[in-house]
Amino acid sequence: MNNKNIGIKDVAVAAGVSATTVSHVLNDVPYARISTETREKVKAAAVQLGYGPNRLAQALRTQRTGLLGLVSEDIATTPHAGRIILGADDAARARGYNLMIINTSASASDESRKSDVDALLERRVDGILYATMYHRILDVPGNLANVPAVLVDAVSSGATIAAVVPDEEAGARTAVTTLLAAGHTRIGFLNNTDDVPSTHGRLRGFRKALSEAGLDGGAAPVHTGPSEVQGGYEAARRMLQLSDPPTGIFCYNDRMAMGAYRAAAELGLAIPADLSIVGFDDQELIAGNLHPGLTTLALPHYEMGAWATGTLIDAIEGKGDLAGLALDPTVLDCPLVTRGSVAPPRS
Amino acid sequence: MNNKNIGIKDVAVAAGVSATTVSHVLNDVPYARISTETREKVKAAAVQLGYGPNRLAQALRTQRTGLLGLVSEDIATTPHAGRIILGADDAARARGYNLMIINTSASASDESRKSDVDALLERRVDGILYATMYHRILDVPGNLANVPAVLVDAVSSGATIAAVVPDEEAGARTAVTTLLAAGHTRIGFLNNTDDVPSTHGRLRGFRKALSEAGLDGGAAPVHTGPSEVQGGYEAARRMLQLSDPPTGIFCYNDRMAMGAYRAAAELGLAIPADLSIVGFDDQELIAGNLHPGLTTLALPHYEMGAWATGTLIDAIEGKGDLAGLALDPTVLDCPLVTRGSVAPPRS
DNA sequence: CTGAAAGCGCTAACAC
DNA sequence: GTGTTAGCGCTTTCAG
Repeated sequence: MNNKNIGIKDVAVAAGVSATTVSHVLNDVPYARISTETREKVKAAAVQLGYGPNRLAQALRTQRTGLLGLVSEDIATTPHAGRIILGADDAARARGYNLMIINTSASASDESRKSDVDALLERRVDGILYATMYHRILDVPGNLANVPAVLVDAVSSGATIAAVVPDEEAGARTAVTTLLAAGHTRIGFLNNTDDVPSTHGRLRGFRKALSEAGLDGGAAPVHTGPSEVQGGYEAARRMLQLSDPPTGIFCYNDRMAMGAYRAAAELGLAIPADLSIVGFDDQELIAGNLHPGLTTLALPHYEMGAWATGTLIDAIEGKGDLAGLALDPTVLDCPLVTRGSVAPPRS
Repeated sequence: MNNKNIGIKDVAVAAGVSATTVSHVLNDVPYARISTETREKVKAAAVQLGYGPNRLAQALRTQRTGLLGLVSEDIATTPHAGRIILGADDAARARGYNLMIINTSASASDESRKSDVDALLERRVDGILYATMYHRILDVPGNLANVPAVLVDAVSSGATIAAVVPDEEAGARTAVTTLLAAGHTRIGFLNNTDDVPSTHGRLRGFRKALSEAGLDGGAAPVHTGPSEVQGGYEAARRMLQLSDPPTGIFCYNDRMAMGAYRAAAELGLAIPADLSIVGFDDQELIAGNLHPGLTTLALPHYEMGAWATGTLIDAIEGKGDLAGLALDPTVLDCPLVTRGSVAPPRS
């Protein structure tokens, strides 16, 4: 039951041994030579009293808290943060660590970011995960250098901190390949207007995949708009009214794809019979609920959280080196989630 | 900069005083009589060395960690968890506390819930927030009684723990009142089939609001289905093909409302000109992106997180009493979020 | 006005 | 095989 007032000493008294022995037994200290008899006595006393270790005292003594700090941007805005947290929590607990969470915002001042990290440092976390809500380049707070740290879904401006991000380019290639495989040859891209890595990476992947298939990647139609439903709607309308419109459209994200659905409906185009669409992000609420379901690429948030945590713990435990990883970020795959928005083009 | 190796002792040496004095100065101990001179010297030395307190040591000594445990169900599934976390984090930090997060699942075993709480107890959190992902009745782990605790979006089966939940009934009344105010008199309800408090509460509110307006609440059409897009779609189709179909529909949640949108479109009904719709939940991704935007009731997740945290801290600091609150749960308002799905009925 | 000493609960050398 | 001792970094009586 973990009665808060029971200490190692009480167990020692109850078992008729010293505190040291109790500590040795309960922690399975390898070099401790203690009789099986005594071991049993101690363990029995411990459960009988409902003993639970005081991790504070342990931490103070061992200089290890078993705590990881997670500073996460805009936790409330998207479900993405949740997946990162879940991946991190699963990975952390599998190795006996717990998570301390601090929320920050993408627009937070340098001062405030620094004090977030300071709060974690005061608590003597063994390491810090720093997660952003969309793939971007981050000015990391200076004091982050004082502790093992890994960035999630972001890279540091100086490439000074180990980082893990989605493979934007490969994801876009998968999208195009999926459309090609269904038989499409006139393929367009509805891109975002923001100057962020995913905008550029996905465009690169789009063009390369087409070129490698023997099509003219440079000439394929790319229309842009804000990465929202309305932006997708407007860009899609323009693209679908081209003289020789594409039969397959790859959208920067699921929200833009949702706009494309509406544009298609207004123009009398059925999905997927008349028009195939591939999204990006796999926002369950959108992709799963559109009609037909949207085929899209999933962002590996869970995996990034888990990878970052595993790597961080390795570094903390001396089983790995973070410095080597700082140079270029680790990229993780964006798997295709097939629903119902891709079909062969009307011949 | 919070250099991890600087302690109170180092500051003491640098300032030429004792550790006690440093502690007194840095913590503004009220009864400490220390000259302004010395105070300045100490403070200067502290910032100069980049001193940061070791919260572990403080906690061990004072028996207060300033840590709140938050066990949250299915963090990754919806953005709701994020809003609870954000509300809790804001409220916690405003009062100098931090959050330790543990993820669990709605289907977790009793054993596993208990060990989640135990992990938090071992870390000597000052209190625990236990949050579920939808309003429900919860069998709380027994060891939760060992520490101040508040439930968020759930009530305990024995009404033994303080709790905060949304006011389902009032929310439903607001939905109906909104439709009434727009001039509707034939109003239907698309309800969920699950046996959970929100299903019953919203139905109660629906009927009462109609009756109070002089309409026959008992006779108003209520069709039910699974609380998903498809369930809403099917229930809406049935309802709209009644001989005297409603001109306004209140939906159990935004997902069902999304289904109702599709049913309306298929039947040639324009929203809001031919049919007004009100949802529930305010899932931004859906409600904000439907066309027209969905008028809906927001669940007060942020507010519940913040309220629970404030109340918990009050109890920890002896400024409030949790036992009194356990008897019946605190209910928080579901505010109306007006978008574009309600208009007067076609005369 | 300031400091010495004890101790929060635990672990790790080192003795026995 | 098991116990003694010291100390992690801090706060808090209690003396001076």
